[in-house]
Amino acid sequence: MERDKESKDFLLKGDQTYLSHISVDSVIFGFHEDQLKVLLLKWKGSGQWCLPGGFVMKDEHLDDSAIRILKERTNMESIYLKQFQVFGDPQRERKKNEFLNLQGLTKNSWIMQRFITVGYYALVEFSKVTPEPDVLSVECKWWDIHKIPKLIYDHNSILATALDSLRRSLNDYPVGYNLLPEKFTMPELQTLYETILDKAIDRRNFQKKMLALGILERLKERKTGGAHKAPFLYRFDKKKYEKAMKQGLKFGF
Amino acid sequence: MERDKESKDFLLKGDQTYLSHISVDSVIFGFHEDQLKVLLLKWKGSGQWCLPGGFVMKDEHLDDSAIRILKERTNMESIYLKQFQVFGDPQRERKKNEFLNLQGLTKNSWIMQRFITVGYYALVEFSKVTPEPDVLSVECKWWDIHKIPKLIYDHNSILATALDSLRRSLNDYPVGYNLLPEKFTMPELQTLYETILDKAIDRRNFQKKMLALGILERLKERKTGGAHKAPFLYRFDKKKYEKAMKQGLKFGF
DNA sequence: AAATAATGTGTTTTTGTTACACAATGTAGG
DNA sequence: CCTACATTGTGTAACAAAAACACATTATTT
Repeated sequence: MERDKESKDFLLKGDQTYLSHISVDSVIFGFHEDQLKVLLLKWKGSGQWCLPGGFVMKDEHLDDSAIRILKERTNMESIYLKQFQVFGDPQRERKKNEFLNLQGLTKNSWIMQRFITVGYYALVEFSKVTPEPDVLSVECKWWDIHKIPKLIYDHNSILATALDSLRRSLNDYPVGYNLLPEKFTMPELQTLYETILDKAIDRRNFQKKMLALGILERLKERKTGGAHKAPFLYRFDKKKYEKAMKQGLKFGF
Repeated sequence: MERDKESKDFLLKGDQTYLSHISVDSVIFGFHEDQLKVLLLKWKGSGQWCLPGGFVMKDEHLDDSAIRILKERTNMESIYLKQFQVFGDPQRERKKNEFLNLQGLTKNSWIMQRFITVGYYALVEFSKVTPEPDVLSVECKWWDIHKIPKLIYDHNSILATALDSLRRSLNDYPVGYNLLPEKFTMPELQTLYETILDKAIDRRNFQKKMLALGILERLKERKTGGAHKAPFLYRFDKKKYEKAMKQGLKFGF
C-alpha cells in the first residue's frame, strides 16, 4: 500500500508543493494503424476515464509542468507540446466528489478547491510510448479518437477543442515529424492528414503539395513487406521542417 | 485618501476575494486616426506603464473576469474579447518590489506570490471608450502601437504576442465590427487591415475580396467633408458578420 | 477654371487548386 | 509460373483565386 500512501499524501498535502487553483491537462495524440489515438487514464476510485493532467510546482514554468506530466505518462523526452486554451469555468469540476471519502479530506482541502486548467496538446510517436498510470489512476491506455468514452468533468470538451486546434494548425504548420517514425511512406503521411482533418484528399494533389513544401527528403529505399507495389520511403529534413514550424506555411485543403 | 485605503485593502486582503496565483492581462486595441492604439495604465508607485489587468474572483468565470476588467477600464459593454495565451514563467514578475514599502505587506503576502497570467485581447471602438485608471494607477491612456514604452514585467512580450495573434486571426475571421464606427468607408477599413498586418494592400483587390465576403452593406450616403472625391459609406451586416465569425473564413493576403 | 489627390470600376496575367487517366509493380491466388 | 488485383508513380487539363495593372470620375484647393 506504499502507492496508496503516496496518493493520499498527494491529495492532502499537495498545496505544499503545487500552486493552488491551477492545473494542466494534456491531450496526447498518437498515430497507429491508420488511426489517431489519445492517451487516457482511468481513475482509481470511480473508474472513470480522464485526460492525463497534473499541477504546477511552486517555482516551475507552466510549460515545464506540461513537459513533466507528459514525461511521466509516456516515458518520453522531446515531444511536441502546444498550449491551446485555458478552461476557467468555475463549474467545470462541479461533480468533484471522488475524494470526499478520503480520511482527513474536507471541502476546504486544497484538492477540493476550484481549478482553472491550462490545456496542452502533444504529438508523440506511438511506438516509442510506454503508457504509465499516475498515482491516482489504475490504467493508462490509447483510445481511438472516434471511440472516446464519457470523460470526467469537461474533459470531453477539452479533447474536442484540442483536436479542433490541431486541425486548424495544419493550415499553418506541417505535422508528422512528431507523430510518424523517422522513415515513412507518402500514403502514411497522407493518411495522417486525412485522419486529423477527417476528410479524403486526392492522392496526387497531396503529394504535389507536400513535396512543394520542400521539407521532405525521398530516400532510395522503398518500404517492402506490404502487399502491392512498394512505396518510396521519405523522411523530414529536420532543419527545413523546423524552419517551416517557425515561419508558418500557407497550406490548406 | 479614500482611494489609497481602497488600494491598500486590495493589496493586503485581495486573497479574500480573488484566486491566488492567477491574473488576467488584457491588450485593448483601438483604432484612431489611421493608427492602431493600445490602452495602457501608469502605476501609482513606480510610474511605469503596464497592461490593464486584474484577478479572478473566487466563483467567477475566467472570461467574466476579463470582461469585468475591461468594463472597468473602458466603461464599455459588449466588447470583442479573445483569450490568446497563458504566460507561466515563474520569473515573469521577478522585479515585483513596487509594493514592499507598503505597511503590513511581506514577501509572503498574497500579492507578492508568483502569478500565472492569462492574456486576452480586446477590440473596441475608440470613440466610445472613456479610459479610466484603476485603484493602483494614476493614468490610463491610448498609445500608438508603434510607440509603446518599456512596460513592467513581461508586458511588452504579452503585447507583441497579442498583436501577432490578432494578425494571424485575420486570415480566419473578419475584423472591423468592433474597431470601427457603425458607418465607415472602404479606405478606412483597408487602413485598419494594413495597420494590423503592417503591410500595403492593393486598393482594388482589397475591395473585391472584402465585398466577396458578403458581410458588407453599401449605403447610399457618401462621406463628405474630407478633401477629394467623397467615398461611399459601408456598414457590416451584423447577422452575416457573426455567421462569418462562427464559421471562419478563408482570407489571406 | 485647372490642378491635385483621392475614389470607383474592370481587365489581364499569373499562380494555385482541383479533377482526372494511365502506366508500373509487388503480392496473392490459381 | 502466370494472371488478377490492389496500390503506387507520374503528368496534364480545367478551373478558381490572387496579383498586377489603367483609366475615368469627383470633391477640394489654388
